[in-house]
Amino acid sequence: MPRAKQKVTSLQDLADLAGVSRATASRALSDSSLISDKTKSKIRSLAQQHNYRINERARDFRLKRSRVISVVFMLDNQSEQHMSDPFFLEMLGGIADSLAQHDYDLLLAHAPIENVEHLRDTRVFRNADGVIFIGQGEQHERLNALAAEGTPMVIWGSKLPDKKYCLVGGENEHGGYLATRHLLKLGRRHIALCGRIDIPEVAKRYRGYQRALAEFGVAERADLILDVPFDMRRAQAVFHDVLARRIHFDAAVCASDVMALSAMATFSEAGMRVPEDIAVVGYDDIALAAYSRPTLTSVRQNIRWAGRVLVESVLGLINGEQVSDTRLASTLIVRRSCGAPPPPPPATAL
Amino acid sequence: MPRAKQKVTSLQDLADLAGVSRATASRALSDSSLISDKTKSKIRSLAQQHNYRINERARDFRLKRSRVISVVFMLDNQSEQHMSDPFFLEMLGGIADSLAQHDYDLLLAHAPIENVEHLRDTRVFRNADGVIFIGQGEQHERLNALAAEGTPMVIWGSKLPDKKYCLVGGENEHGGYLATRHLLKLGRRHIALCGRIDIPEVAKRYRGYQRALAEFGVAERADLILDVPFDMRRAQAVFHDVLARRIHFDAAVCASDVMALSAMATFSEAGMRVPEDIAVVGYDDIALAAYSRPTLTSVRQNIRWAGRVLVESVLGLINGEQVSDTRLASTLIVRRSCGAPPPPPPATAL
DNA sequence: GTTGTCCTTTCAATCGATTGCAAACCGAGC
DNA sequence: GCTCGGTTTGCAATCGATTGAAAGGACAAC
Repeated sequence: MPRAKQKVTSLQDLADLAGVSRATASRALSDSSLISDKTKSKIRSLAQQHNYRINERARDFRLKRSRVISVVFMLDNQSEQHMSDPFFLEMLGGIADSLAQHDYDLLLAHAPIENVEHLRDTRVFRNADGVIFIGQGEQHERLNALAAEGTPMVIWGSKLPDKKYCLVGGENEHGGYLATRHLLKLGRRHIALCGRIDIPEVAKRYRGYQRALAEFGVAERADLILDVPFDMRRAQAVFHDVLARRIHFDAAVCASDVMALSAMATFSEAGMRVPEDIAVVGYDDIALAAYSRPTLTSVRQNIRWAGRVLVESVLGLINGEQVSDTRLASTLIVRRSCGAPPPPPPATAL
Repeated sequence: MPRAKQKVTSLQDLADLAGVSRATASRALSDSSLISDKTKSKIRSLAQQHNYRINERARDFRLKRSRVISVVFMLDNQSEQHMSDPFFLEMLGGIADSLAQHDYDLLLAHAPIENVEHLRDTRVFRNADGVIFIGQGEQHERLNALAAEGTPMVIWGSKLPDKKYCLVGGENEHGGYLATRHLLKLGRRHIALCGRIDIPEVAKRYRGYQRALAEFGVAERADLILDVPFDMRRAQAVFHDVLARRIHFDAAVCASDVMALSAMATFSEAGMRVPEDIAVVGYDDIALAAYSRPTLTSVRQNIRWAGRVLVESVLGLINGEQVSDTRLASTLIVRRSCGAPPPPPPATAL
């Protein structure tokens, strides 16, 4: 029968109760081999009875760690909707779950895409044991500089020359290839690539796009490489502009599902039929993609799993392990409506 | 010219450098009135020169605070996609920005909708100065119990009798009313209400729905109150089932935009025309709503602002202030397509 | 009885800050 | 020169843990 409980808040209280010293209590709870089993179990059961929980912040302070991982989302600089893409949430969810499993906290931050280096002197870096970046933006060099300072750091992005940081990413080249080949197989020959190719991940997809075109013997058209930002509002402006300039194309590979949805909306509003006149393929396969009309064909990245890998990588770095880059598979999810009526018969050139 | 910099990491180092004691250095940096201006400026400039930054965790530890706020998302218990609704991200973004402004960290957690009380002994409560809950789920009583323990706590939800916690919420009754009235004005008379009315917020909207029906002299039909979960996949299952049971209705008020989109997808897949056969109104006005085909009419809540209010409320509680509940305005955002062709002429009964 | 060994427990320093109280300093007035 | 007031600064305890080194205790061997 548990005795009348009074507040047992510190290790000292617990030690007093057990008639031992603070040191012994500490060691008993951390299962040190220096302590006899008898003492251990006595102290443990007392702790249980009095509902004692260690003060983690005090322990972390003593051990000079924080058990906090910062998660930084790289944002397009002018976007007003800071992070409206479900992709982010999915990723964040995966990261949060995984961190929680390892008893780590999460410090959420977002950096303007132009300059991450100022983060060095903010709580994002100073208060955290490690940092996860979602996206490289156009800051490869700056990220290198940050990584050189020694804080464990993992980045979701695409491999670049001279990379000094640990990287986790999708098969972007392959993803771009799959998306483009899908459209080519449907007979499309005038395929736009939508995205900002200054962003490394998109650049890789562009390479896949080129490879697919080459395989099918289709010449690349410079006017079909559209510089579309991730921000929905501004993306739509670009699509409007493209339509206004009467550029002719019959398909589009988009850098995200949100971008694809906004393309579809703009096109159909302008009186074009999707996918008959313009077929669209997205990227990420967010949950909503399946519920759009027409449903969206998309390149799936397992985002939740990516979150887990990111966490495991950064924790590995914290523990001083050698952590190598990870590349996660991308697969094409084809939904019927996009593929329904191919205008010309598929000209197999493969 | 700054002298050769050696590591100045602790207050002690800085004090040594200035030839004063740790105490004086601490007071100088915190602008205590006990310290002379001369000493203050000397110490400050030294700190600057040597790039000294206070160790916030040590300070927080000393001051017995954590500068962490936990954010708990209440989730539908069986949903596999943990948090796929953009609404969450929007809200989270608002909260994160606002917390950052106040120099607080954010601990992200999600609770199974069935039992939040176990959080009491987790880091969610023990490591944080305050907690923000997004949604009440069906746990009014348990939240009351938690609030009674004294941790500052704010909840996004709807006012309930015997509420003991601080609350921020939207005008749910009004929102439900607006959505329903909109459809009634378009001449619809068989309007389904989609959502789980055991959830307090949805219950309030249901009341608004009833009020609107009454105003138009339309009798409520029990078979049109559909128990639809927020989870997209399961929502779709319910919609399929409803169609299979051949329940007749010509409009639907949904508890979220995601739910509305999934309804639209299901209906149009089943061969019904949206909005001609079934008009749909959503809730939240997420960014994607504007880009769906047909575009979605929705009840807007200013979610980012809500995030800010939540943060300010919980910080107020932490500072011992008297914080009252807040109710944020809801407005109806009408997008053309839903309102285009009303089957019967609007029978004005108002 | 003394000594040595091994196992268990305690002592005390430490992490980096804050803060009540005591001490030092300084100029002025007597 | 001494004391008094007021302003500045320093001492030392404190927050709640961890941990290396030293001390204590039990037991066996000599």
